Amino acid sequence: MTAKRRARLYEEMSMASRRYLASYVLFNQAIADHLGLHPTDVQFLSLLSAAPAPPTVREVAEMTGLTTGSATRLVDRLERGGYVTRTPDHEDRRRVLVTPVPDRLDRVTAVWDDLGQAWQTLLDEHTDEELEVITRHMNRAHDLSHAQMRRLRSQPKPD
Amino acid sequence: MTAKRRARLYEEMSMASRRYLASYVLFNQAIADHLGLHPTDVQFLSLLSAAPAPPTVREVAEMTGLTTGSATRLVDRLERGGYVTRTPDHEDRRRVLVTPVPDRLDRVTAVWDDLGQAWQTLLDEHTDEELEVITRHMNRAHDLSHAQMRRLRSQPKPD
DNA sequence: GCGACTCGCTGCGTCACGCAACGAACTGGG
DNA sequence: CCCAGTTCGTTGCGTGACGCAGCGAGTCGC
Repeated sequence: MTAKRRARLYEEMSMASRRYLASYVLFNQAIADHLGLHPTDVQFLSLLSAAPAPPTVREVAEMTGLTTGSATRLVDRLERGGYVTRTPDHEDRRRVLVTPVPDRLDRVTAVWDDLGQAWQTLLDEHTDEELEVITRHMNRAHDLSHAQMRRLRSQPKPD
Repeated sequence: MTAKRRARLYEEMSMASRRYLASYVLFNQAIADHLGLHPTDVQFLSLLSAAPAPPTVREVAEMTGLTTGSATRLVDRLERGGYVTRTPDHEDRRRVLVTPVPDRLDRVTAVWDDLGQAWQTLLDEHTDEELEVITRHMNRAHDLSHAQMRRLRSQPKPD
């Protein structure tokens, strides 16, 4: 009986996560439309605002799953829009660091935070322990999906 | 002090969810590459496999955030690939129902489930209560983001 | 100082997408 | 019964994000 309950929990969670992830994709698109950007751009800006240091163009490519060529184009768009600037790396003059422009970036996170305020009330409903549970789960899922991606890439394609 | 701890939990969760969502986007791309499909296609197939009934083309558009024109093209691709079939709706002969092809769809969910096995071990580490907490959070976040999207669309663009 | 490598950039072709207009099918009022 | 008005999915068209391959510039090792 407890196994049956367990199975139901798995099923519910599977459905919940699909809807959750789908709503994120749609939400990301909505923000992009709102700011006149592309979903990829918003996705990257979200990551950039959380990055510990300005990434190189190559790292931008890895973060977004694009090729370096497309990453160059991505940075072109964002630079033209004033969201980032290109800074030469003095350590290695081949490299170009992508530096966020705080003012401009705030306009993006403002949309995020406008939602964030409603988010806050959602988070307030959780206890500390619950937050830790959710955070831990997301971190593990993140690690796992990276491991799986490496596996997937090393496998032959079914076509 | 407890407020400080609370703030740290928020911050950690914010970071975790960004990474989590980013890894989902990358993972979705990896699956798409692996199957020779597009991220949008995989995204939609995931939703289709969880849908209670075959959606119309219009509903496909709403699920994915595309226009009806692009949804037609999406269905074209998937039909050509043998993932879905078009079924006329006898209630309203203008409508076209998009019906999944179970065999073909299994090949997609197989990749999901191959990951799912590793996922299973991740889920096994959680207690029933923890699973409920996570599921509830995802459901609320889903509802919230839909509400926010409606608000965002009704707002004027900052340009 | 010379080859091998890595960095980011750039033509080029492909194709997903939004837009707008279209025919077909449904709906309602006269 | 019929004739606007609406809604359905489809389709031509233009735009632009993307992958690919090749490039000069900079770095590293023998």
